[in-house]
Amino acid sequence: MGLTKTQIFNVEQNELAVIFKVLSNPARIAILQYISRQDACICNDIVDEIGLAQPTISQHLKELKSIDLIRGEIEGKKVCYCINLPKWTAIQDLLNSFFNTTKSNCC
Amino acid sequence: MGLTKTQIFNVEQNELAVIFKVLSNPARIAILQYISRQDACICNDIVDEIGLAQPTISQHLKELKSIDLIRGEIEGKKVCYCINLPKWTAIQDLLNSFFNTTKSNCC
DNA sequence: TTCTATTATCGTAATATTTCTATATACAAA
DNA sequence: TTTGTATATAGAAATATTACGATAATAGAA
Repeated sequence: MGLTKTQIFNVEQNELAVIFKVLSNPARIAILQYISRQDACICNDIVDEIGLAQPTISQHLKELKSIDLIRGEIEGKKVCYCINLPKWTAIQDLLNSFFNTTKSNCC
Repeated sequence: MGLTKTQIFNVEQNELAVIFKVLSNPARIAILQYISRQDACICNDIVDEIGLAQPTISQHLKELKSIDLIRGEIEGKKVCYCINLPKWTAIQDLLNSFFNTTKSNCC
């Protein structure tokens, strides 16, 4: 097993689950917080800031990019990552909608 | 490996990650939505509603209970589950706080 | 061109997650 | 007490995730 049966759930349920999964790791939370704290984009000082190996950080960044939560712009040999604000807000709205709808008809 | 290095992150980052992890599965999303739709508490019609085996549902319910998102009250040989509304709201607030703080100082 | 710094990818080991079957437990009814 | 229903737990198989070292790819500097 180990395989989530996505086919038995609807698009909204699967989409929410994917978003929550991307956010379900403290390293990725820390990366998002660090990227946002540098008010301009930053590069792989992330590796120094967070205590994880460079390939590990790179992989986390890839997962954050997979749902478009951050964007990476190549600047010479460096890459500057920043929060994708429109998507960030859209996801916040989606999650609030889930929380509100679920809460509204509750015992 | 396969082991998240929680010790290098702070309490807030780990707490957020745990919450997101519990929500990161479409079955658990579906269970929450179904529980809330039955405006009184319901029992294991969940097994019939969602297309998963009874022990699988039971384990998902356990994970949802682990962060106090739902509560189960024993009624005879049945158990009635319902959303724990105060905790639900608290978590929604915590997530909004994370989204807002992270967004506020962004590029 | 060659060197060096930055980032991405590959491969792999350890652990975690999802799901199921089988079984145990709890309780109500017969 | 015995039977049946509802739920939980144990154990196992398949797959996913986390993390790292090694290596590749890229681009500016020497």
